[in-house]
Amino acid sequence: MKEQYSNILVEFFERMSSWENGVVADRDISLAQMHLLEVVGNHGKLRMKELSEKLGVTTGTLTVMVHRLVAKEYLAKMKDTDDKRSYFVKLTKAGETEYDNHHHLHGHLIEDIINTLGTETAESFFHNLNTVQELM
Amino acid sequence: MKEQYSNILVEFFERMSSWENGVVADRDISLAQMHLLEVVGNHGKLRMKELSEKLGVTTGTLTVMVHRLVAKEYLAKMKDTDDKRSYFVKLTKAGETEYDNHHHLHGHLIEDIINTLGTETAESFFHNLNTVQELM
DNA sequence: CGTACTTATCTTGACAGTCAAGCTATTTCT
DNA sequence: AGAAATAGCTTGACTGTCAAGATAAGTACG
Repeated sequence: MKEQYSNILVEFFERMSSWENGVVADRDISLAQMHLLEVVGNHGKLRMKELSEKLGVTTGTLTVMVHRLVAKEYLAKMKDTDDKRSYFVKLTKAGETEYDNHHHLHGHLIEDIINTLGTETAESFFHNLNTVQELM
Repeated sequence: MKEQYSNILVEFFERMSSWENGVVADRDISLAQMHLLEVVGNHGKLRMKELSEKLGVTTGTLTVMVHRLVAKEYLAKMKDTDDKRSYFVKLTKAGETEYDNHHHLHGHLIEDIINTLGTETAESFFHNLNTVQELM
């Protein structure tokens, strides 16, 4: 039984992984890049350092990723006038479009889940999901 | 609320991602490699083609990954005597040790979840997790 | 049987993501 | 002012990934 739960968990993770990869593959963008856009979209505007911490990557990694997204015109990078070592990153219009788009797909998925489980069950499911997340 | 569920789902995915990366980082192995070992461990012995399908990667990708794991002596690759184009891959003793080890960590996590949610709730949680997985 | 098609795998070339280590420019602390 | 800390960048190395093309072996069909 513990065995079975373990499999369900792993299977869930993989499905979600490929779901995310799938919805992103149609756009001209990778999952890691979409994730970056998501974090920036959720926070409005942030420094490279802050962003690297939220993404869990080094600033060196981030420098390159941001470059690519700036080249694709999904991101804008501006100097911070207060701290001259620092930069701010934010979404461009095109970046926001990508962000909204992805957001909608998540919304649809959530709707499907609610419709399938029912409002009550969905409520407790997400509650438990949140609890479990904190255990990891 | 749909918004909130969406965030929980994404947050869960990221936590699990970094949990998996974390438990694997101590070993001399990547997450993708551990995943490969897991699939081989679950199936005993399989052909390159079968494995590539289960992992969702091309055979070209797999060739390289398997090479590295053979070099690390976690995997063994043997010719199929029936179909001479084909190979079988299976875990070595060391590979099994890694597999078991990882398996135990999953087991502990599941125990934590059961202890935190309670048997009943855990039961329905995993049931729902499985249902949701099928929607993706 | 022999030719053509299919299948299993490998190789190569190109790129993204990743880190560690080391560098520069700035800021902060004493 | 000088030293230490911080933000970001660059480089070098490695993994994961694919597409395209090559090879070798199995299969189907006349």
